[in-house]
Amino acid sequence: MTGKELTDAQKQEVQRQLQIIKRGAAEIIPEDALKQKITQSIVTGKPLKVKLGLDPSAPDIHIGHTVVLQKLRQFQELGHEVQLIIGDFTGRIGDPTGKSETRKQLTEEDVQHNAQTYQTQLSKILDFSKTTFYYNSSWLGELKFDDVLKLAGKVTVARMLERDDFAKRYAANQSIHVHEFFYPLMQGYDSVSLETDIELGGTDQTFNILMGRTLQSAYEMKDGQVAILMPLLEGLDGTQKMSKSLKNYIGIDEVPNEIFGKTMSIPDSLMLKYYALTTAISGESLQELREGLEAGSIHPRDAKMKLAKEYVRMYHGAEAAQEAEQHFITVFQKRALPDDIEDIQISGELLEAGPISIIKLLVSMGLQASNGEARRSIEQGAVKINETKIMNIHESFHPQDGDIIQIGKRKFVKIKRV
RNA sequence: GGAGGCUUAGUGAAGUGGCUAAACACGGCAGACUGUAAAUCUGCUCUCUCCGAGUUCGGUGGUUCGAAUCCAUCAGCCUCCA
Repeated sequence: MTGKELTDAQKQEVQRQLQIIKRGAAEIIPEDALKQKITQSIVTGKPLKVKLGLDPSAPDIHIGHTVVLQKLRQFQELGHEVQLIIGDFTGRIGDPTGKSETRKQLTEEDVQHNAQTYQTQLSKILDFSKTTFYYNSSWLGELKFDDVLKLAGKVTVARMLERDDFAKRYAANQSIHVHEFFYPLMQGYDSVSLETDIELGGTDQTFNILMGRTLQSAYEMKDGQVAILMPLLEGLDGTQKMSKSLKNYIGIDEVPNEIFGKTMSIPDSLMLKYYALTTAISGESLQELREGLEAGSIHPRDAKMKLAKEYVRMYHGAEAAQEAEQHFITVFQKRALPDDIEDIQISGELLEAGPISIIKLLVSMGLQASNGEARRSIEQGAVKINETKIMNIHESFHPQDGDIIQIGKRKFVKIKRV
């Protein structure tokens, strides 16, 4: 540390930054090191380097990802800099989960394309004047086997097996491939290469991020990076972590009505967590909301609609937010047909061919996966054509341009001649 | 290098020669009730069909009137010994 005394203003600034950074974080390891780094940064005027790794194979950002992104944004607002790593090299392994084996190496074009997608989506949240993108292949790809041995020599197998996921798989007699051990090493080496001060991630990243800290000191950098771990956000099912593969996510690139609707279907119990971690709501407003909900002066549905609207506003703008809200009210509260039904292209031949079995029609339009599924939907009264419920599975129908087919509560389609 | 075990529908998991398209749970879809919340109740959930039929139980090849169930072989995974 510097020997100099801090001025009162500096002390205050340290406190202010600490407070903002700590908000919402599940864990900060170690906390006093964070304070030191902030202090140092204020004294020297040098921004901190805050790192986040991105998986190059799945470039669609969802609300779950935005938990860390919001935190990064806060760092930027405090004047710090963000290092975003496109893990094009680590992506060859994939973060070990036991599910995936060694992944296919993405082509150069894939990586470029995905990186581009990230940039577009991230620009909605981050300040790009304080953001730098890196590809970790640019240093990991340069290492010789010698270097790899040196890296692997820094860590013991016993330490590796402490990682929650490895420990569980080992105990459950599931396979662990040696190369999987390299994932945390590689991620940690990224921090060595970039001299990262702080790495952000979900709590499931604890091991990997601490590995960066270990490696930095092993490579004789003075003090290792600080881990800031954000809580994992449960998805629409309310229990499992939001993820694309579980299909319980709200993607920020989804159409406004989907974002709105999906948000409305999250369990009430998660609402405040969503507010706190994925919006820019102030501490005071959050407190008011919490109290209002507890006291019953705010209806949970209204609070959720506000959240849904806010998401659409953040990612598609105010006008879209207004429209999505209107759509929701029309379709689900008034149970009326929406006015912006998606068109489905139907060839002219089909329209002219005369009546067609409804089951065949639904399947041929891709609205149902199989005849059996289509039959089931009809039997259960889920299918409506032009607002008339179809009761008989044998019924035929002569589709016309502009006819509206509805399946269940939320699937609407309008026939469009091609 | 040696010995043994496991592999069943989206997932977990029963089933060890015919009564098994295959229990059960979860998930999924739909309906009722609602706030497209939760909870609850009901129905459906391999494919094609009016009955009924067809293709399934890691791959392949056998045995048998008949196999998810027995045998051989290949593959994947796991354990123990070295």
